Amino acid sequence: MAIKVFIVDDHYMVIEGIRSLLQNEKNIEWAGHAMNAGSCLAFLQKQLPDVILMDINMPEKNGIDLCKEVKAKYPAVFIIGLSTFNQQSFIEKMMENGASGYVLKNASKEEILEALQTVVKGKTYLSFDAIKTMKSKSEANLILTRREKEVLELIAEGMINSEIATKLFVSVTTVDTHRKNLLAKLNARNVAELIKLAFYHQLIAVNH
Amino acid sequence: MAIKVFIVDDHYMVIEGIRSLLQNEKNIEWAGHAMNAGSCLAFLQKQLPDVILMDINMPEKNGIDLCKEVKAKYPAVFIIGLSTFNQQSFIEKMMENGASGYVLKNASKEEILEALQTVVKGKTYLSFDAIKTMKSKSEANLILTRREKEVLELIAEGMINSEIATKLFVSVTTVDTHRKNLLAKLNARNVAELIKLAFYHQLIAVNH
DNA sequence: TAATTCCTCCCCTTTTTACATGATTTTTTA
DNA sequence: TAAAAAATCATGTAAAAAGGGGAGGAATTA
Repeated sequence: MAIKVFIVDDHYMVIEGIRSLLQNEKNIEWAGHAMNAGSCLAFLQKQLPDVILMDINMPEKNGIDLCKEVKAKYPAVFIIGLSTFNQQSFIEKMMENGASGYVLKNASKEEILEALQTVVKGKTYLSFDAIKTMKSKSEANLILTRREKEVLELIAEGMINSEIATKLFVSVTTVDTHRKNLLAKLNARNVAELIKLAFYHQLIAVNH
Repeated sequence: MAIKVFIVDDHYMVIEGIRSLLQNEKNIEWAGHAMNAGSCLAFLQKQLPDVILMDINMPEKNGIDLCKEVKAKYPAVFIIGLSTFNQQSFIEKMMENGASGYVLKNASKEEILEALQTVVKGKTYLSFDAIKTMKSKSEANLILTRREKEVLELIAEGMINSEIATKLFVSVTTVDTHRKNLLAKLNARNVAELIKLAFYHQLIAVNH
């Protein structure tokens, strides 16, 4: 039985590239593609593929949120995150939101095929580079807690403590504590350096 | 006479996508591909294509520098910048370094063909979105002065205004003024967002 | 030359952060 | 289950940044 593969990516070339790669594979069936979250959801109402290859960087709704939504509505569908960015935070979030795998866009045909075949069995597939990234980060003494990561991102968004407190439904002093811990953990003198180091350690990304 | 097209991109899927798109075009000849700057330069020593589609975001050497180098060695080759990022600074730098065009990765087959046919005539091709970006004022006023760049970098280093003032031999109020102008120019609410946006606009780099 | 931009400096007020210090409750892990 | 880690909240002070003005001289450009 062929694996029905659907792809969501806002880049036409990537869609075309994957289609071309999988074209002559006999155990792969091309289910179709979408170039944004909306048309992906519309497609799924009519037809369910086995696996969705999902770009995590898209305008409007990003792949991380879309992944969560799709998984909530259609738990049987396996999702593989697709990205240019080999960043721990992205990989983690994608997996947290129910993805079964993560593949970089510079992956070879073999890697993609292996990923597809692995996830339909209910297993997890992380591309070699993704695993390396995950390990290198956990080895480094820079393990931020869930809350710290949340606060860090909101700080980078330009939010002040009171706004973050409101957003997270906690006290301002709590946010202040997280902020202090962030400064200490990253060994930063102030927010400016904190954000710079966060980029350096790939804790936040340039997705605007 | 068919146009010989070569592509440099570190993403296998993009290479495959473009090849697939151009496969059956009779006036297009596939010259080959490279996945990094080094093998691109190696290829060019043996064979010269008419047009190079060049990704601007690559590890090691980026497309902007590679463009300059290739154009210096082989002025006859036309280069089209290829990118996910629709950013004024990128487009500008690419054109300054001798590129003949700029196409976004979500471009259609028709757009790519038009770009190829335009540049071999010696003309310039910018994709619709790229033109729009160049014209938009929001990014246009992102030209920082010499002093502003200096101050921005020192802020990112974690230095406070008084330290920056000492380092630059100016008054603290002067540094403060530059800081205010930076916030205004980048439309940031505070330093945190300023640094994030500085990364986004490639005004500072991750060199620790 | 006139206009514009850049760099420099100053005033003031309010807001926000940074730092110290301590503590309770919940959750995770060994 | 006991220990460790994480998340929560607090009080207080000092430092720094943000935001609002204005203004003069130098350099560059039209």
